[in-house]
Amino acid sequence: MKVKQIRAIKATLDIVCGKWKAAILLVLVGKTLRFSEIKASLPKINHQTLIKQLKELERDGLLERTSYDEAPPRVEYTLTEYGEDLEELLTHMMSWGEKHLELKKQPLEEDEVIIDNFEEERVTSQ
Amino acid sequence: MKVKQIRAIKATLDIVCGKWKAAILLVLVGKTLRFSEIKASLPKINHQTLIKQLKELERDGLLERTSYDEAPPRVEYTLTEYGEDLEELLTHMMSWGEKHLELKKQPLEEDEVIIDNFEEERVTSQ
DNA sequence: CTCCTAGGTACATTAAAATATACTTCTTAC
DNA sequence: GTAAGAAGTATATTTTAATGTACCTAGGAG
Repeated sequence: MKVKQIRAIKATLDIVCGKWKAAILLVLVGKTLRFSEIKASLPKINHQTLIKQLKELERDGLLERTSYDEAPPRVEYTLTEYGEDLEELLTHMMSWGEKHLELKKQPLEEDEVIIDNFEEERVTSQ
Repeated sequence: MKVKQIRAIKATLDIVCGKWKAAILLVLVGKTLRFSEIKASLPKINHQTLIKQLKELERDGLLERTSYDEAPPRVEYTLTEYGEDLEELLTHMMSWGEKHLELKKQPLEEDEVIIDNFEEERVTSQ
């Protein structure tokens, strides 16, 4: 019985446990972004790593990659419906994790800032 | 804003993403087990790995280690209240992961069986 | 005395994930 | 014709995680 449980849990973890996976998914919730935009949102990610993790997320059916035949190239990424389903789980992880951060009261370290906080400026400057 | 979100999510993932962490936690839900019992539930885990992951889970406040001064030694592990809270999240991961397994219809591979299915026999043989 | 047990430690090795550096392609802008 | 930009590929290197093998301890059983 637990055999089946752990199998499903591991399936989830295998998808979401890459160093940048959660951040990529979070950045894509509710919008379509180009490769360069995702990269700009995640200023510290390595170029190769981003490519690899996007490929894995695509392979796992969480996002869709659309490539336009232009030069310079344009490639856009969106969450699939299935990927959007993950948002709820991410929210759940968030609330559990907040409790942990409170318990530990760890100060925020500089290199922990993984997502660029540019959302607001972006929206108002349009 | 997403900076805070991702930080909390990463806190959760950092705790739960070890190869055997979810299995260990799942096996401990609702009961206290000795080191050797945990190991028996996870027949394929490496000895060192189990020790290391238990230490990390203890450090992160998810479980409590009680050592009795006997020989041969006896050491018991239980989830803390905080660790028990995680059960709900694991359940959530499970239901999301089941959907994924259905989509992919991956056959169960032999070496994917990570938890020993000994629960029932155990209970009835007591 | 030697062996066995449980829960370790110490150290070496392998495998997997992430990072760094350089190169490619096509087209428009200078 | 040279440079710049987007989204890559290719390859090497570093970092981290997981494994494998051997050894330690105390007391009870033979």
